[in-house]
This record gives sequence, C-alpha cells and structure tokens, in this order.
Amino acid sequence: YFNVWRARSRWLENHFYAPMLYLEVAGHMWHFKYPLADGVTYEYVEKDEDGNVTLRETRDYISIATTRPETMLGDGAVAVHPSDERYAPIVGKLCEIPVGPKEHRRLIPIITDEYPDPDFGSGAVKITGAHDFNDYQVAKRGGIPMYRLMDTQGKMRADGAGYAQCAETAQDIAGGREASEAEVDALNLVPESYRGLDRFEARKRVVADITAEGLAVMTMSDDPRLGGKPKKTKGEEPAPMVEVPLVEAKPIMQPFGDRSKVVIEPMLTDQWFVDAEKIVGPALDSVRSGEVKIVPESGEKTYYHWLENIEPWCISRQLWWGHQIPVWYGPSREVVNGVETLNFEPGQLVHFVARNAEEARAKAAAHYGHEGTEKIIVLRSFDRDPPKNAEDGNLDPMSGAIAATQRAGYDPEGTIPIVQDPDVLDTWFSSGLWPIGTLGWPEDSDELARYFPTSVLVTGQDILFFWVARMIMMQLAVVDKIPFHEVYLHGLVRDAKGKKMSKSVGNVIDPLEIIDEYGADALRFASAAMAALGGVLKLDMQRIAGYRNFGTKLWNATRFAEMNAVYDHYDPAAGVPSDLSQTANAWIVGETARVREEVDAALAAYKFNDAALGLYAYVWGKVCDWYVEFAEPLLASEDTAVQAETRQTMGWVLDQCMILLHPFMPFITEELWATTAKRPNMIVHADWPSYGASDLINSAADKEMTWVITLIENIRSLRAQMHVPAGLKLPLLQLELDEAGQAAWDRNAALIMRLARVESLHLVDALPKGAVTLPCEGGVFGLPLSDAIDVDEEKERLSKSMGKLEKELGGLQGRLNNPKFVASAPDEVVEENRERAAQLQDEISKLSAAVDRLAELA
RNA sequence: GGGCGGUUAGCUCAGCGGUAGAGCACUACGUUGACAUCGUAGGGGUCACUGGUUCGAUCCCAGUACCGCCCACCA
Repeated sequence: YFNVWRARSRWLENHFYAPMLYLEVAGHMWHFKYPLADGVTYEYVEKDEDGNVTLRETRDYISIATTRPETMLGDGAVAVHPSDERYAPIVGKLCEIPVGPKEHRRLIPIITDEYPDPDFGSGAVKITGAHDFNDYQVAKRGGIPMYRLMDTQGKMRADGAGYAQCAETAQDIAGGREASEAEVDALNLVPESYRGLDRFEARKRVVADITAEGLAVMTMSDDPRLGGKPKKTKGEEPAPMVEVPLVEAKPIMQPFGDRSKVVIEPMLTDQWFVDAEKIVGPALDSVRSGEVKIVPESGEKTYYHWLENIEPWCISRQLWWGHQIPVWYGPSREVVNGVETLNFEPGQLVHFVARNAEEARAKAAAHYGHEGTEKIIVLRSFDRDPPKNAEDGNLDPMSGAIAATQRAGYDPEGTIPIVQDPDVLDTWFSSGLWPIGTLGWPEDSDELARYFPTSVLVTGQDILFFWVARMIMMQLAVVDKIPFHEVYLHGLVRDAKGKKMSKSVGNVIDPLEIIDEYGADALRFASAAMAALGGVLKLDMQRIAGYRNFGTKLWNATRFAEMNAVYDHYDPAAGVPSDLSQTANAWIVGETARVREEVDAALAAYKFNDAALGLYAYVWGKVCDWYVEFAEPLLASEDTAVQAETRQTMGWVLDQCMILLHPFMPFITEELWATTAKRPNMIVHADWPSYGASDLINSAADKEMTWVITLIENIRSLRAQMHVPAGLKLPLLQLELDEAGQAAWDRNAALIMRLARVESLHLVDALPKGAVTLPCEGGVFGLPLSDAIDVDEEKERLSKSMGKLEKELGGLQGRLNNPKFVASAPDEVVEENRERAAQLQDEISKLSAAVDRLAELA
C-alpha cells in the first residue's frame, strides 16, 4: 500500500526512543584554531559597524567556535557565509582539524554556505554532518562526508579499523574518491586514545589536548573561574589579568530524553521511511472538498499546513513495544567461479519483506537458491536492553544478532542466518489503521460494512496531526475510503494555571476526586459548559460547584412538583400541551420549545457550551425562577380545570427538563425520572422530543408574560431601592393603563400581587404625595410609600435612570440623524433603532412627569 | 526558529459588525411552605495597544506587546 525505503536518517536515539524535552542549559562555547594547510597565510581584517578597521593581523589559521568539541573528530568541512569578507581569501583552501595524532590529522576544506551567521562566534562553523541537525543540512548541500563518531550508548566508537587507516581512507574520500554511505559509516575516525570514552569525558579530553597544544584561542581575563588569579583583598590591587582560553558561557536549548533525562545525541542511523508525499494528496483533497469536515475550522488550517509541508515519514522506532517491522535481513550472496561467498557487511545486506518468519525463510531460501528452508535460520533480533548488550552499541542488526548468538554458544556456521529488523513501527503508523483494524480488516467483515466509514471522530486538537491526519491518509491509501465524515476537535483540559496536564509533570487532577466532591453530573455538565469550540478548558472548581448547585436546584424543583405535577397526562416525547387557558402555562410551553430548538441547533454545531448554558438558563431562569412561582397560585385555584391544566403542564415541563438535561446530567435525571412516575423506559431510552418552536410559541402569551415579569421586576427593584422591608406588602396605584395592559393585569393579577408583594390595586387620577412613579409598557403605576419616601433620594433615582436612558437615546438619535446611516444600514436595523428611540422617548417623558410631580410636592 | 490560538467585569470564560453577557466572587436585604448548595435587588468593563476599512468595530484587516499550545531534521 505504501512506498517505503530504508535510508540514513539524522534521527537520533540515545538509550531508547523517548519524547524529547527541550531545556535551556548553561553551555560553553570554545574557540579553537584550525591551522591552514600548506603554509597558507592571509590578512585577517575585522571592522566595526561603520566600516572602521578594528583588527588587522596575519593569520595562519581559521578560528572556530563550537559547543561540541568532541565532534570535531568527525568534521567534514569548515563553513563561512559567502558574504563574509574576512574569510574570502581562504575559501576553498584546506585546514587541519587540531585534534588526534599529529601525523594523521585530517585536512578539511573551507566552504561557503548560507547557514553560518557572520555576526555570531567567529563567523566560521565546523560541519559535522552526522551529529548535528543544522550541520547535516549543510553537509547534504555541499556533499560533505558525514562521519559517525559514537555508538548507541553515547560512547566514542571503538569498532572498526584503527584510526590511522580510517583517517587515510577518509582523506581519500574527501579528495573525491567515490564511497557508499555504508563505507563512510564504517570509518571510525576516533583516535585510539578517545575510543570507548563517554561523549562528555571525550569532550573534556579534546578540550584539554587542544589547549595543551596551544591551539585554543586565548583572551585576557581576571576571572578566577577561567584561570585568572583570585583577588587578594578588597579594593587594594586590581586582580591581575592573565591569558586564558576563550570560553564563552552560552545558554543553549538542548533536547533531553523525557524519560532517560539524557542529552539526546543526533546521530545517523538507518531507518524505514514512508513516502508521505505520495499518500498525502488524497488526504488533502478529502478535506478541501468537504468530504471530511474538521470543526473548528482552524483545525483545517493546521491540517493543510502540515500536510502541504510533509516530509518522508520515518516509521522506524527503537523501542520494545509495538509492531516489529516485518523485514528480515540476510547476507548478500556472491558466486565467483562457482564459489559462493556471503557478505555480512552492514552495507551489503539484502532484505526480505514477509508476513512472518516462515514466509521470510521461504523467500530467503528462494533468494539463496535453496530448495528447502533448512539452511535458513532466523536469529533473534538483538536485545535492546542496554545492560545486556552494552558492549555492542551496535547499529547493525545482523552483526549484533550474530554476536549475541555466538555469546549464547551457538555456531551459525553452515547456515544462512536471517534476522528481523529489531525496530518497531511508529505508534501512529500502527494506530493510523485503527478505523479498519478494529473492525476486522483485512477480512471483509460485517462490522466493516456496517461501521466504516464512521460519522464523527471526537478527539483532542493536539492529536490532529499525529493521529487524525494519519488515519485519513492511511485509510485512503489502504482501502481508498475516508475513515470518517467529520472530526470534532475538543479543547484540552488544563490545570488551574493553564498548563497541560501531564503524568510526568504531576499536575494531573484525578476526575474521581472531583466526582467524589461534586458528583459526576456536575463534572460532566461543567465539561460541556466549558467546551467552547477551539477553546482551552482551565478546570475551575468553583464553576463545577456551581453546576452541582444546578443539579440541586433541579432536584428541589422536582420535589415541589412532586405534590402537584401530573406526569402521565402527556407522552413525554410526543405529547404536547395544547388549548391551554392559562397564559403562564402557554408561555412555559413556548419557552420549552424554544430551548429545545436552541439545544438541537447547538449540538448539531458541536457547541456543547451553548447547549448546556441554554438549558441552564431555561431550567433555572425560566422554569424555577418564574414558572414554579406562577404555578403556585394556579395550583391553589378553586377552578379545578385550571388546577388540572397546570398540574399536567408542570408534569410535562419537568419531563422536558429531565429529557433535555439527560445527556448533560445523566445520573440525576435518571433518578428523578424513576422516582417521579411509573415509566415504561429508563430516561436513557426516552425519545428525544421533536416539537418545534414555531408550533408551540404563543406570541400573545409570550408578550403578556414578558410584560408581567417586567412589571414584577420593576416593582421589586423599586422596593429595594426605596428600602421597603422585604416582608411588607404595599398597595399599588394605577394611574393609567391601556387596554392590553389592563387585560394582562386582569389575567395575572394574582401572580403579580403575590410575587411583587402587592396587597391591593387602586385606580387613581393622580399620584398622591409620597408615591413613587413606576412606568411600564402601556401605562404608569405608582407605589405609595407615604412618609417613608425621601424626596431627594427619589429625585436622584429618577434622574439617574433618566440619565441612562438619555445617553442611549443620544446615541440612537445621532445615528438616525446621520443620513449615511439611514442610507447604508439595513432597513430592519434602522427600523429597530427608530422603535427603540420612540420607546426611550416614552419612558423619559414618563420619568420627567414624575420629576415634575416631585417638584410640586417640594 | 515555524505554525496555531489567546488577551472581554476581581476570577474562570462566552459573544464576534448595530454600542457587552454568564457562573463564581463582591454589596445590601431576606427563615414568603421546592430550594440558604437558596431568594430578591445591586455595584463592577476606554472588550491589551496602535493604525486602517465601514454610516457604525469588542467583532473585519495590518502592525505591536504579552501569554499559551503544538512542532522543532521538516515549519
């Protein structure tokens, strides 16, 4: 299904594969002199920004800055920037690596490349292609050989031929002789005195040796840490300046193994690659065409960016767990004059791709010209466990396996050994096949037919590239189908400080602890309420506590209804209250239908927060705050028809609360469902309601209840501001009221009086002394506060609310008076503004009338 | 270094062309028979900054600053 190849990669392993962690560490930058070959000298000129010469001297060396002296042994070149005039005279010349046995020092060319920064260090960079990411690029561009210096244990190589011989061969290759990657890799350019040393120990030795030889760049310093002498006593004598090697302190970002806590060593090794470019096209197309949709849309941006810039995908991993790569290596076979020789050199191996070892043996037998498979033996891949093969540090599976076999006392003589690649497949290469792999593929199973492709993949946004993109790519490559139609990327839960939770960092919050404290429903509801698209979820305990309270609220409302509601009158999913005589009942039915539509729309758009918060506002703000209150007088009504209607409606409304909330609070709703009535089903099996807002919203009831609620709120507000004791009932004065208002009052007088704590209504022609004005839509009421009223306070209250209204009106009028606004804005916006302005005018005039009355009193 | 996202009330976050919202916290009052894990009423915001587009910008565009995440050989 895939184009794969095995190639040298810069991918790097230390003891084992592990996630990397970049840490800033205090590094050192050494400066060394690379002597020029053949007695070449040049005029080294340094200038400041203005072009003034600050230094001019004749040099027979080029100065190099490095943080990794031990890798000098593997240098292939010294690079300078093409625009760097300082080194222009010596570009193309050779210089000598100042380390190793004097008689066998290698000469390397001075080349130009865009990579070196002329303003950094000396402006000249040593190029060690096999042990540095950036150097690798330069080496690749310039055809510079890459010499590997270390083994898998992070030690300087101890394998292969002696240094002198290797250095000579390297010199030949550098001089232009053709050589394979394997041949270059086989060269061990580590001098005998450093062989087998740990890389950090080798670094110390290299620095010491170069410095001892006088090839370190020197500087003057009084810093005792750098070799200067400590000051004697304070002040008397300045510390003496002495010549010391130039070593700059330099913070460097260094990759550490997340588990091993060891500095990761970039190193060339052989790896398997998948030609990602080949399989990425269809994956890009499927998203571009909309066949696969990613929400939120920003995920698509990220997806494109990644896939458009994709590189060959390295699928080899050096760890124990995973699917071992199904490739077996064997020696190459040559027959010269009828004599068969087998070549076990790492670069000369052949490989067999097979489903299992038996198949590999068969393929190998055929390859080597044997009829049976008896002579082909499968060696055990060498063990990766560091303590067991510490002496190897070997990158070559074949010789490692042979060595291990021999250690175990077996003699492979007379057989042809083959050995499976010890690496395993990248986790994501394996799990990329999850959509079909879990359903029985490659069998043509019923499950595949039924569940593949699936509808929605829900996952974290951080995994988009790792997994989601790979699944799309791989399913298209393998079965030529998209794996799912939509991808919903949710945010990540972070800790209170906004950090990603991590087991190794230890800032993980255990959901079970939250559940113990607040309940599973509260946690679940909070998760939904905080799941804004593309957002980040900082776990906020107070908010979870708030949603626990919400559950309690629902519980209490149901408890109230227990005595009053009738649950079995309407079918909770299909039945809908109709022909309601009471406005309050008709109103709450409409509100319910409205929230159901909102919730459906929100869920369809993956806006779980809108759905959860909409339900919260409905259940708490509409049902509990108002409907339950409205229902009380209706339930106490002597009219049994009103009573029955209200009981039935309340039962229906609470059923709807439970059903709609069930996805968000499954436990409490299931419990309430079971305890409120005898039900044929658990709520989890209840049908989701389908009634629409347009069918159920009674706009007259809607308008009337809005009027009632506003009036009650205004009376309450006024009472609070005028410091009327909460328990005190007041008479209400009606100064003027239009027909609609009157009708609304008549139908809801009991509710209003109860909820606003009004004891009676009196029609008056004028508000008496000591009454405060209470405008409402279509009329003016007043509250007599007798001597309690403070005229100044009331004046202040009126002018304050007038001020607010006038400010808003000013803005509106400014807009309406702007001809460009009227011309450019949509008609409905202009109309809305006009209506609002008129409304404000009306309220302001009512308030100013009240101010006038107040003035008369004074 | 590259990419993505964020910066809105004291805190945690919604909103994203028509002048700003929630929960918590805060203030005052309250044991009115569902609920003090509660009720009622309130205070609180030059929507990071600077420009631009527009009749109009928290919202769109450009830039700046800071923060976070992912990737870091690829970017």
